Amino acid sequence: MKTPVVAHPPRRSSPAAPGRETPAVQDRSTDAYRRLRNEIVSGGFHPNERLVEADLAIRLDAGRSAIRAALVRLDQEGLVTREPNRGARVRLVSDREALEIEEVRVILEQLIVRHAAQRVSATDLRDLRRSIVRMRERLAQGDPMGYSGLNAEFHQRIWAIADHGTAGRLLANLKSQSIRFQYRTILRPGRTASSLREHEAIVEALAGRDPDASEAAMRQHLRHVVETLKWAIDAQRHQPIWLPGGASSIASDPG
Amino acid sequence: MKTPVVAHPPRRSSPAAPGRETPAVQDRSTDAYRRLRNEIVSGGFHPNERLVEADLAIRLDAGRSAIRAALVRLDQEGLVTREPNRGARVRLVSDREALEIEEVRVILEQLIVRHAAQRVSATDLRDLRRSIVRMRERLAQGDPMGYSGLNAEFHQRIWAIADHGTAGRLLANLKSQSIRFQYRTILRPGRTASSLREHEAIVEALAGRDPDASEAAMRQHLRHVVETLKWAIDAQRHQPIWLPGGASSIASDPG
DNA sequence: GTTCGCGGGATTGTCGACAATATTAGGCAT
DNA sequence: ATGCCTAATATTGTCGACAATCCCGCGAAC
Repeated sequence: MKTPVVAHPPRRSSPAAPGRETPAVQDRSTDAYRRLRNEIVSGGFHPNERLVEADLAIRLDAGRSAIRAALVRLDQEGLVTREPNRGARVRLVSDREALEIEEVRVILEQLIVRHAAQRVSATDLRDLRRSIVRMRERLAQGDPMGYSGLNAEFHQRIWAIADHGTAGRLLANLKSQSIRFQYRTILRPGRTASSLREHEAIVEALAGRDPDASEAAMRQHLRHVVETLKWAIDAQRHQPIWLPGGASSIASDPG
Repeated sequence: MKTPVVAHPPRRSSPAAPGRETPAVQDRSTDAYRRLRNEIVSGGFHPNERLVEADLAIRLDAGRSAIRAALVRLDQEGLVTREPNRGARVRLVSDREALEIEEVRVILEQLIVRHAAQRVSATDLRDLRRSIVRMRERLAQGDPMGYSGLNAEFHQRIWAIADHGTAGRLLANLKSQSIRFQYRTILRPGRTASSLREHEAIVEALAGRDPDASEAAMRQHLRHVVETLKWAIDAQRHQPIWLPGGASSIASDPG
């Protein structure tokens, strides 16, 4: 085999995506990954629940190969743990780790919003303001779950504006790991209202295209988020566990 | 199948590793992963070089399954790209992306050194100072490559002190992606000497157990690193490419 | 000369079977 | 009842074979 010194780039280069990330494969195999990931992130499994390849293959109607690949990916992604010859489990992130994740998230979001402030367009601002309006509606309706979804969308919109692939990818990843905790923070009384105000402040800072102000507004916001997270963790420590998918107790492994 | 509400933790829980990360499998399968990863990170392949599963299986003396799993992992890790039905290539990180990565690295290192300042022990400080001494030796010997290795070790030591698993993992990952660029930054004349001084400042700040001072020292250091990286990128744009593993030219794909 | 279509070869994706390993259950001695 | 050894079961890890897909070159039509 001749060894070329510099290999050619892929032939079918992407049509018009210069600095873009891997939109990943659209294989039938990888939608098994996507669905499994979704089920895990959205709480379809319990923490530490075993993920048996054969079962998943049936449940997701995919081959074991596909499941295996998905598990390897999810392991690398931090959503499951795999031990040799002992299979995979959905990874339980500890309280401490949740705080670590949030800590990293804080600084990444600051970095990102700073970039966003330098690139935000009029259209972007319009979209952000629309997001705010919809959030206000949810708040008025007393729909904290709906608000939470819009909240995530709001932040993702800022990531998109910032166009910082590296930070964006890391943030998305971290968020999916700690999502179980995010659920709990919703429950704090009055949090939604102040969150909305903080979001408004961020948008205004972005509108001024002021990186420092934007970062400050974001920091302010995230400081409260961290605070709320700590509150949620403490509350959970003193109260019966509540899980989105059912009642709570300790049960043995199936089988 | 009965559905337990909360699954049991793994039986053979780790002996004494509370908040620790996955030391990962020690399978024979996963050392294929490790070796492939090593070869990529240490420049055994050219950017964009095709990674044919069958070839790798022979080269690493492993089954195609193992290679496949390794490629999936490395894809998720950002070291290779995989396109459906078109195989894997070692991922080429663009100049822009290298800067993005460094940008994220800066803030993560700041976060970490801040933690380290609050936890550093006398033993840690002794080890750090020994690192400095050895770096000084390499500098005196005019051995920038050796210095670079110790440099990496120095930073990793700080990660260990900080004991921030999340940030540490992200940093390790980012570093492996941008390692090709790190090589070039070594070449800047006089950089090694100032780098050493900056490292000394970091150690002193850590010795004072002062988070703010430590972060400031680290920021100072990394500002220069980013500067050097930009210099290296510019230099590379105007000079013939130099690759650690061989001469430079453009050649076609093999076959 | 250029474009289009069509094999041929190379490579990946997937399935099934089997080996390797861990986990559980049962029996036996104490 | 407890603890230990062994058999049985469940599950993962690996291999080989084959189908699916892509890439490339060749030749025909225009």
